[in-house]
Amino acid sequence: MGRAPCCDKANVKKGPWSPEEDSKLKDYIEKYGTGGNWIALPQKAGLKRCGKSCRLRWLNYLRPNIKHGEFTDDEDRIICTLFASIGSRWSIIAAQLPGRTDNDIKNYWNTKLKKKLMAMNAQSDLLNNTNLTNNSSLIQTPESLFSHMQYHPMRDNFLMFGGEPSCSSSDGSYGKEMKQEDHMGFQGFGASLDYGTNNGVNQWIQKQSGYSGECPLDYNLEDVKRLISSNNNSFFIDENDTQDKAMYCYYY
DNA sequence: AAAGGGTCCAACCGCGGTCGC
DNA sequence: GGCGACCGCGGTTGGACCCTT
Repeated sequence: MGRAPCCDKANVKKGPWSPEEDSKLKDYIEKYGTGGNWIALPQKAGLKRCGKSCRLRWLNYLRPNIKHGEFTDDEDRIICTLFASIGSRWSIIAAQLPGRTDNDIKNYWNTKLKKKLMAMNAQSDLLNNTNLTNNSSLIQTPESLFSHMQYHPMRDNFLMFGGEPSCSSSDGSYGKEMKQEDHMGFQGFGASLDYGTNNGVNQWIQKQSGYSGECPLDYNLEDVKRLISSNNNSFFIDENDTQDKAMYCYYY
């Protein structure tokens, strides 16, 4: 049995919001707040909308200090780094970008930023990766502000490389091919990605613990900006180093 | 000018988490 | 502890707009 609907779907308006509806919602919330109950809010505000729809409209469009328009290079860097570090946790990423909403960032990533990074990959000279074998599935990004990221076509995802590599194969050595029981990780900004076996399934696993034991959420915006803007800090290794480490990373 | 395809983004949907009873 | 109601999140969709032919 499914959950009961949060509203009478037959009597709620759907689709784009009109300026009148925006005005009603904005006026009501500015006067009375949300009252901690979005389900009851539309009725009180005189709106024929679902509470969830009101909440979304307020959070993504009407609330004060929402920033619209182009994303800056700084914001790009923050999004890329956090995405590589924590994945599609848009609300957490949005928390580091004042004025941006998770929906905004999600849309921006899906429609622009991801393509931007993939285009960079396409431009990169794959011959630079001659250290990699032909069956490698990792493509390194060119030297750029995103140089610490690599696109993984088979996962349709970006991985970030930096910090100290950790690789513990079953035989205790760095292997050129990963075995089922191998375990391999790259510690990056505040978190790390591990390739290993989880319940018999080979997969990349996001480790909770990160560099120096710190969690990404322990950083405020200024910290993030400072860390990302510095190419020589301890979180990111240099290009040559990255290439060396990439040698050991093969898709199983 | 019109048609078709591509892009973008606001909004919706469904699910997991949380909270109060 | 179980249950229901609500919140918040991430994935997906629909349609408006733009671009190309």
